[in-house]
Amino acid sequence: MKFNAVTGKDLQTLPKTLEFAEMEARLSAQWAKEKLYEFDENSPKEVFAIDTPPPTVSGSLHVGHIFSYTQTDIQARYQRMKGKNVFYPMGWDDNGLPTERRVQNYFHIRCEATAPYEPELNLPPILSVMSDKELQEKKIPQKNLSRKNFIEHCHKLTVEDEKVFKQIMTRMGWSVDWRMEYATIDDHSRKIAQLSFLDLHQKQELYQVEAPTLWDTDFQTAVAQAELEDREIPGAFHDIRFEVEGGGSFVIATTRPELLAACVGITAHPDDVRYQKWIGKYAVSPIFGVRVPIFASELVNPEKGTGILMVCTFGDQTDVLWWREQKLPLRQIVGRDGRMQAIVFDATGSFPSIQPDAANQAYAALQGKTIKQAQKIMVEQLLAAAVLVNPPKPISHAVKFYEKGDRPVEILTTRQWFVRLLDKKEKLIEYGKKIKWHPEFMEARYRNWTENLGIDWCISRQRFFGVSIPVWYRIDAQGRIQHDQPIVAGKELLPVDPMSDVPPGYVESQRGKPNGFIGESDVFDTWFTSSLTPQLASHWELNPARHKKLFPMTMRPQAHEIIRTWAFYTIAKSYLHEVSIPWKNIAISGWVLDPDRKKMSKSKGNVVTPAQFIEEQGADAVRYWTGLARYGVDTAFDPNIMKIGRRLVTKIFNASKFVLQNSAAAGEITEPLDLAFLAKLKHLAVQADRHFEQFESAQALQETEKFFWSHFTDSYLELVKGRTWTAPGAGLTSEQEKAKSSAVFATRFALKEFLKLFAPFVPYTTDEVWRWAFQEEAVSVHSTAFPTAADFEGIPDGNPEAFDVAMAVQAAINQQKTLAKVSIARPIVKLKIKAHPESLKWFELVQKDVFAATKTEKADCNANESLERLQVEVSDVEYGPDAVKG
RNA sequence: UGGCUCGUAGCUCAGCUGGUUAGAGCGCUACCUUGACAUGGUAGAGGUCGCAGAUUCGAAUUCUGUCGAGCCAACCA
Repeated sequence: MKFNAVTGKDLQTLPKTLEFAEMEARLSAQWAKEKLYEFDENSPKEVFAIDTPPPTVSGSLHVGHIFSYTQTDIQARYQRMKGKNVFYPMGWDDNGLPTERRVQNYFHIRCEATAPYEPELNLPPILSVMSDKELQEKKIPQKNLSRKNFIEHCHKLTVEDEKVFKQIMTRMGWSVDWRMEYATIDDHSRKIAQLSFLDLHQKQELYQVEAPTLWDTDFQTAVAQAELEDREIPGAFHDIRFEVEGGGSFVIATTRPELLAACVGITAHPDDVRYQKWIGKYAVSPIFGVRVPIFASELVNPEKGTGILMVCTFGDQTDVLWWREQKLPLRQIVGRDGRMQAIVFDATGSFPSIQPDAANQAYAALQGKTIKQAQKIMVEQLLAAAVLVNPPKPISHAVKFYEKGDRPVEILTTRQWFVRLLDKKEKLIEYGKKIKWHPEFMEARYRNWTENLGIDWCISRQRFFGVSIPVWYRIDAQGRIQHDQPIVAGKELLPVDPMSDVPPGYVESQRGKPNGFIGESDVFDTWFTSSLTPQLASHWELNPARHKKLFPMTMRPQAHEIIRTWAFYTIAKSYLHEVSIPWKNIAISGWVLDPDRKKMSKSKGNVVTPAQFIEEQGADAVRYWTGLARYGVDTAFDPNIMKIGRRLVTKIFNASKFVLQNSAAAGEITEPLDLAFLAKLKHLAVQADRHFEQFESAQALQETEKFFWSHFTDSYLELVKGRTWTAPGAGLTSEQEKAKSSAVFATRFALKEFLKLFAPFVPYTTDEVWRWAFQEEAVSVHSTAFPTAADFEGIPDGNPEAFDVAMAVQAAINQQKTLAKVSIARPIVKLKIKAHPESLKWFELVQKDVFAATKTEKADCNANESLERLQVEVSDVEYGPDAVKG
């Protein structure tokens, strides 16, 4: 391979130090201008489509985002360099509870369905009006906003938040195609989500039912199984005596005495001899005097409590099971707001009592109270009635909470929409197996969750800022809502808001009237929309050609704690809609742990904001830290690693300056040492490429960095200095000129390869250097091809062993100098070298460079069979005088 | 209680399908301004690979058990 003559850069024209803040701002603007990262819809190139996670827009990006998104960006940049047509969109997950909560606090407002709409209402952030302290002292209540006003303010804040997010993302150098931006609440997403609903409705995979559902009393909405988490909280067993009809009594143990009025049955294990005699009879609840059946159930643990327990509607999920199996009556006493609702005991109604007056009197004390207050009052009543046989026994037990809630979830009977999933568990597991999981073991988590799924997917939420369920209900002449015959919006109407839009054939004035209609006020579970991210980005039914090009997507990057939600629901949706997997690969990133290896979370207060570290170390340094983490492995947050990244880019910067300052006449790479080094570099390039292909980019970085540092800067560049550096005025022989050209072209060639190898990880520094010298070849390092063996075609094969031996001898001589505590620059008059004969043979090829670099004038080389291949012994060193300074 | 990960130098981690004396970086120690870089360079100390068995000529690597940490789920009357 012939190289043209190059003129060395004047070091004075290159920056003395790396000013990363300026560089990063300049280059990211440049990239946008050059449209380096745009997806080409018409290109025949192979598509690499990324199903980017839309971050929840709720304040600030945290270091976990920086971590996992950068891993994705590294992949995207690599694939682009491999010539793929990379589709890398960004979405904003801005609907749902977290946003509502943030909006409530930010403006100090709450949504009140009955509040009148105020046109042009534009509230300022509450903290710009009064301080936190003032707000608390004056106890100013939140302003009630109509649904419409509330949603307007949600939009207003999310738009602002998204700007801030985008700024950090750009600074981090994420090569997102910003033309592909969407928000889960925008018209496009609402349309797709509602189309999804229509499709599922048409396929009869949807149903609505009035049934016990998980309910959060704070947010007053239904929640899904996937959104629950266990929390260990204190509770107490209360032993309460029940009389048996026809004589006798027993004592049940319950942690929820406040539900006594909701008692619908008693159960014990069929083999439990203590209680067998009561099975089939009726018990009478104390205080309220309600007759309830006593039945046997295998599910009862005789060891627990007293071995016999009361079934209420509903204390927990097992109660639901017994209620169904035994066809027990429904006696719901907890209201949607988490307070004891009004009920009436009488002889024959749904709360039949043998002593209605006493029951009503007792219940009057509970009505309107919260669950906690009611429990206290109930215990007092039980004590007074002498049916609480023991003092409450404190225990600590796990209770289900909505993950974002502050009080345990209740089970209430409400009308909700569900997607049928339980009948598809087998298929969903099968389709999960068709996806390649990185790392593989994460598939087990998906399978585990799917196997254990207990209830269908409840998709309706009683919230405001979300995608509307596109249905209306007829109201009959008597004013009754006909839930069983919903009017589903037609495709052409989407997106619709049934709360303001009118169904076909009706007019607005009929809303809420007999013979009229009413709009569904519920919105979708946010996962209903999020599970469509591939379809949102591909435009699915709206643009089938585009969808076909992009779907199934190539990869989904995501965190492991949302395998059961986001990954699961996305797989479910793709299966339901198109009997397809949504993506070919799913890459699970680990968590960022704090330095004490605890998970970072807002509640623990150990969250680190990334902005500070980007400012201090630069985006490339932060990217380096994330680049070292493998998929699925948790990583401790460690600013020290960023410092090492910082050191690496500084080294790249300085080594580049060194290489680029050298000039040479046209020529070829001929010297054995140069060829030997390039042979090793070729091997590295092939390895790095292989690691990338296997989703092991961390490995690629690690090997590249190691090689760059030990072989390139510490060894090779030192070894060729003698040839690249020319004393001013020194006339070179043609032989020397050739040797010089060889070194200059080899180092330049190697530098280019290194820039490309590092480009996905540290895009700024590598591109900065690229633009100093190599723009004739490509406008940016990011528009070049990733190194492969093909790059080395035309360069004669070198002997990698020769390079290894050169390094070994260099190290052995250095060691002597270190032991003698002399400067590395100290000349050596003569020394003795002993090495394996084979090694000596290789050494002959490169000894000139090694002796030049170590300033060795004369060496006596001896073969020694007993030494290992790379074992080199240096002895009898005679030093010359110190180099003359100046 | 079940499933899945992890346990290697003071710290953060590599060690892929078992094979010479177990690696890197940080930190530590000593030395060196060498013309790209002191945000540098050269060298050094530091590990019975959680523990106990088994398989094997050979185990950090495979298997079994065990201890510890974390996650996911079950239980949660």
